[in-house]
Amino acid sequence: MCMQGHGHRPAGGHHGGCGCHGTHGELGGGRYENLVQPILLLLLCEKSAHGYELIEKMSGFGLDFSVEPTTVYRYLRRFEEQGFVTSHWETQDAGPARRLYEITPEGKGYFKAWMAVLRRRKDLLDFILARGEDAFDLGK
Amino acid sequence: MCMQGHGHRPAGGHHGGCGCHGTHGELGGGRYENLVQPILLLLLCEKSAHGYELIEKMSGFGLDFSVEPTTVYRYLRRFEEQGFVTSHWETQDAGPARRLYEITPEGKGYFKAWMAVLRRRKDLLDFILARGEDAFDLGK
DNA sequence: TCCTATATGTGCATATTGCACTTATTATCT
DNA sequence: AGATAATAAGTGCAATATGCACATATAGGA
Repeated sequence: MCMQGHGHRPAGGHHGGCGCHGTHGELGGGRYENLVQPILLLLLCEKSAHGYELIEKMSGFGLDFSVEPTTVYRYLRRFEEQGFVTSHWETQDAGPARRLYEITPEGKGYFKAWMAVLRRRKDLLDFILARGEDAFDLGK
Repeated sequence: MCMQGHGHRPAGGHHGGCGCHGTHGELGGGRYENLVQPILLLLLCEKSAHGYELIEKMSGFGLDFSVEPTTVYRYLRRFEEQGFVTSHWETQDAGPARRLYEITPEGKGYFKAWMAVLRRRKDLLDFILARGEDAFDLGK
């Protein structure tokens, strides 16, 4: 199940979070719960792109958190290290040089694995929400 | 929207994650994406309990990740600092003393706010999953 | 006595992320 | 010409979160 060959924990799956205390605000604020990763992979599955373009697409994605450019560029470089994308510099006629990222077959496989995780995550959310609504219907 | 009065970022919402590299494995492994928090609040809305009991209940929750006791105890103490729960020691006839946690009205409000976040998060997951399935149906 | 289950914690290393700042090219406005 | 903004990609650091090893304490059973 681990795509990188360095697993140690029994079952891995979800992750986390903030806790809304300390220096950043909002409920569950400040962290992406790793959704930036699958979103980037999805966009790259749909079409090769450079970082700035991906940031713009994500901004219009209906996310209720802002996407830090830093985070996007960092994930892209990491994906390349891991073999999930390849990149090469594009010297355009206009504007600064940019790095075009293309997804690899491994990257597509990685995204598929991510989808399985997201499906489980969604089921868990459904379960918590249903049970939470029950708790408020009955008691109080 | 921020329940604690120390907000700073414009919109907060989701959070994150692992990246599956470094010392822990599995896809999206090792992080709870903060779901431990709403689950604990849910369980405490349903019934007052002590930490060990909550850990056991979470283990049978259908989670595909293991819950670190440390994390649970830490969140409970934090919740108390934030006024979302109250606690008092229970000296039982048998076994070591334990701390019984009870949710406060503020805690219930906090859980309701969490539910709203989880609903948005779920919608986002639906959107990503649908688009991801499209990407694989059409291309390849 | 030693082991196990119950019950709650501390401390540290590592991972993630927000944020401020840097570098560079080109287009537009005054 | 000079200033400013948009495009494009980063670096570095501090704050935060979490896994993991370990510590502590009570009580029951082999």
